[in-house]
Amino acid sequence: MKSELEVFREYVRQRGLRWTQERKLILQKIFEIHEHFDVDSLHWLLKQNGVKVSKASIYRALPLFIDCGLVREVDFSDGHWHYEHIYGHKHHNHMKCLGCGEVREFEEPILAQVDQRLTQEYGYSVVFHQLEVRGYCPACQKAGEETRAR
Amino acid sequence: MKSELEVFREYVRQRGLRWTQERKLILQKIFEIHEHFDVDSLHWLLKQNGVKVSKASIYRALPLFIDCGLVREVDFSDGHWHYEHIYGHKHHNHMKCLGCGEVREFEEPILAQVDQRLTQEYGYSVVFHQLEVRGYCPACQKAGEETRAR
DNA sequence: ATCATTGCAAAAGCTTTGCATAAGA
DNA sequence: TCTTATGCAAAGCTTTTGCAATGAT
Repeated sequence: MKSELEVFREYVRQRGLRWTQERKLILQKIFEIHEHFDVDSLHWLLKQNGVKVSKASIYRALPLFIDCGLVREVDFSDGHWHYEHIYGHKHHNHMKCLGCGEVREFEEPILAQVDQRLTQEYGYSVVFHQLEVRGYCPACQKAGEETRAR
Repeated sequence: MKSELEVFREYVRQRGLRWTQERKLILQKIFEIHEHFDVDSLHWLLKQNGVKVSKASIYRALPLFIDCGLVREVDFSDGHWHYEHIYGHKHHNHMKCLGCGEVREFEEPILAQVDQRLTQEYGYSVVFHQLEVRGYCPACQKAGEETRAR
């Protein structure tokens, strides 16, 4: 399997774009983060590592990473964008606790059937899907019950 | 079944908030729109009807409508929020064409099983979920084939 | 008479963009 | 050498907020 750097390098070449240090460093960092991130935290992390890259470059690089399937946007409904690397990972969905805000990932094989049905029933060609679940984790449910009991 | 106005009136009363003309007018308009909307278009529509309500009031009212389950946020990944009324509607998901941008709604009963599994397996209490699908509609697939053939 | 709500305008995010400089190809 | 990419700062958007005035209870 190609590494994410190779994938991007190839993408860049095919498009007549340029393989730059900045893009390499950003991409490497993204694949070191095994969580979701936003532009601000990514920029901060790079800074911590002594890597000087402007936010503007991050903002300009992300659409490219997304376009070649290395990264995807994640919607956490909090007013700005979050991202995660997806290349080499199984597809997963998010379940965010409305109490503590913790995000948990889970896999759901059944969703393949949904894609299939959309293809058969609507002639739709599915590129990707994202299932976002909101609710309460066991700890927050318990906390809620105690609060209500008072 | 209670009307959306009654639902909101009750919610407002229970919370010691106030039932105002502005909130009533905004809510009525939202339930007249049988599509997705954003703050700007909602504001514009109200204006067209000679209703003077500031955007600030819309921004302040929406979280209340969401909180009492009348409205939900929709993520179309285009940099700002979209909304739709959900009270009295079956749960549905969105499939947005990456070609023409058209949004189509569809129901997917299988997702109830997903909620169930999250409850049983993780002890999670699901409040709601949203499945967003991206791909190409039949027309855009065809257009794409023609373009590539040239 | 209270106190929440409104409208306005200013402020606050986050993201994009223009432009001169740097650096891949 | 020819362009694309970068960094900076400014501009752009959407959304939020402070405050005086208004209006609901």
